[in-house]
Amino acid sequence: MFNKVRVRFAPSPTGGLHLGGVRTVLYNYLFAKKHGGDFIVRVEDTDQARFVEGAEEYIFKCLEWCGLVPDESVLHGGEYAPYRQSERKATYRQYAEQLVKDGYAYYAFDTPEELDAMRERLKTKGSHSLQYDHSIRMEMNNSLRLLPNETQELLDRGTPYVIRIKVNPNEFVLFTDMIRGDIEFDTNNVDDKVLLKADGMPTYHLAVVVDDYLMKISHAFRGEEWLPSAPVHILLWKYLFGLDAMPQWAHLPLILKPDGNGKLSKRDADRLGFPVYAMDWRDPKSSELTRGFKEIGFLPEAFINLLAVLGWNDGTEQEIFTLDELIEKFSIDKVHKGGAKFDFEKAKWYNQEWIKKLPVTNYELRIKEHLQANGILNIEEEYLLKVIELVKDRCTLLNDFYTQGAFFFQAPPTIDTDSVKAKWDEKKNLFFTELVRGYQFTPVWEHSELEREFKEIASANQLKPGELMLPFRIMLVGGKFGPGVFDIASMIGKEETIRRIEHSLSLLQ
RNA sequence: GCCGCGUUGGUCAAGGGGUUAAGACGCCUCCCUUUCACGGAGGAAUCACGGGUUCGAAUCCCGUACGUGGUACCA
Repeated sequence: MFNKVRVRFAPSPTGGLHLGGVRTVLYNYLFAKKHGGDFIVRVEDTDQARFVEGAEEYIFKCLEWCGLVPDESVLHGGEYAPYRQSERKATYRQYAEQLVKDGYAYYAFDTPEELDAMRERLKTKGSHSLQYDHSIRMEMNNSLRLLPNETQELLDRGTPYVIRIKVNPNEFVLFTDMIRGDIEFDTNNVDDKVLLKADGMPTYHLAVVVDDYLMKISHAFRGEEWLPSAPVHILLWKYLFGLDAMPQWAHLPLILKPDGNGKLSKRDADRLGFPVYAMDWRDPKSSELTRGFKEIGFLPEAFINLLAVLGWNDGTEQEIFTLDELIEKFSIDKVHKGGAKFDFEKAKWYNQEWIKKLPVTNYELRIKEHLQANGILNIEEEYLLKVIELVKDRCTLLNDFYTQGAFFFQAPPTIDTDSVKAKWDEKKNLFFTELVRGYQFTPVWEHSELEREFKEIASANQLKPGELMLPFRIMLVGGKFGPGVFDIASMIGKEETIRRIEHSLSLLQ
C-alpha cells in the first residue's frame, strides 16, 4: 500500500508571483490530481526582512485565477495547520536542538563581520571555496571548537548564535531525482549551512525538511536552483527522520529569458515589454505597478496551457490542453531537463487559440471590462456578442477587442484619409454623396441589401466597387482593418453610417 | 575559482542504435479575401565540438566548449 500523494507549493510572500512559480504550482497540482493526492500551499515567510505586505493574499488570488485550488493552505485550512512557517517557529527550534544534541549540528557565535573577515582571509589565501565548512569550522567561534563550558557561558550570557549543520567530509550524498536521475554530491563541497537563524527563525533548509515531514509530503517539486542545496536537505532527512520517510525529489528546469541567457526576471519583462507575473502586482513600498498576464488580456486557460508545455509535452502533436486533459496526460518523466527560453509570441498564440476555442460567454465580461476601461460605456449585451463574433479571429489578447472593435461603439477618433486622398477624385466624391442619398431610403438595413445598393450606384457612376470599398471602410472604421464593411455598416445602423460618410467627405474636401 | 545541472532549426520541441530528423510559434513566398485577420499550400536544421563503442549514433561512453544554477543568518 502506497502512501497518499501529497505535494506542496511553498512560496515566500515577497512580491509578484512569477511565471516559473506558477508553473511549479501547476506541475505540483497536476501530479497531485493525477494521483488522487493533495495539493498543499505552505507559506514560507521565515525571512522577516523580506516580508511584503499583501503578497500572501496576492499569491492566493493568482492561484484562484489560474483555477489551481489548494486542498490545504492558510486559506483553505487542513489538519496540518498552521501552514504559515512563521507560526510554526517553536517547532523548528526543537528539531535544531535535537540535531545539536545528536552531534549533527552546532552552535555558531560568529558575527557577520567575522564571517566577512573569514571569507576575506580565504580569498587572499587563494582558496577554492569561501564556504563555512569542515575545513574552516575549527577556526571559528562555535561550539565545536569551544569547550563545553565556554559554549554554555556564551549561551547563558545571551550571545546571539545560529545553529549550523555539521557536514562530515569525505562522504557521498546520493539521491534519485525524478527528472534527472541519479545525482551525486561530494560532501567535501557542501558547507555547514545555517539551520536556525539568530532571530530564532529557521532557514529554508531546516523548515522545508521539518515541514515536509510533518505534513507528510510524498513528492517535492521545486526549481532547479535548489539542486545545489539538495545534499543539505538529504542529510537533514537522514539525521532527523530517516531516508525512508523522505519525499521523492523533482527539480524542475528553469524558464529562461528569450534573448541572451539566464533566468527570466521581472527586469527582462520590463525591458522586453511583456509580463512575467500572473497578475498585476503593486509594490506597497514604491507603489510601482508591474503588469500581469491576466490584466494584459490573457485567459487563464491559455496561461496554464502555455506554462504546462514550457518544459513538458505528452509526446504527441497535441498543443492545446484543458486543465483536465493536463491532469490526465501529465507525467513527470516527460518533463525536460534543460531550461526553456520564454517566447512571448508563442504565448500570444496560445491565447488566440483559447479565444477561438472557448465559448464567448466565458470571457465576454472581461472584454466588456476592457472596453469600459477605455471609455466605452453603455454596452448592450446582444450587440457586444455580435461584435465579439465578428472580430475574435483577429484578437490575440483580450484588450485587442478594444482596438479591433471600438468603431462598433463609437466613431473612429481619427480617419486615415491619407490612404484615400491619393486616388480621390470628384467621381468618387459624387458616388458617396449619392450613396448617402440612397442609403437614406434603404428599406431593409441589412448586409446584402446594402451591398446590392452600393454596387448599383457604383456601376451607375461607372466605378468599380473595388476602388470604393477601401474608402468606404476607412470612413466607417478609420483605417484598413476590421471585418466586412457591409457587416459593419449593418451593425452600426443607418444614421451612424451616414454620419460617418458625411464626416469623412467633409475631411476630404 | 569551486561544485551541480544542461546542450536537436531564431524559439518551443518529437525522437532513447538503422527515420527523407515529426509538429508548433515566428519569418519568407503563394492561394483565398475588392481591408486586416482567419484558413490553406510551400520554403529554410545533419542534431555544440572532438574522440571512442558499433556493421551502423542525434540516440551509448569519455573528454572539450558553451550555457545555466548555486556558492547568504534569501527563498
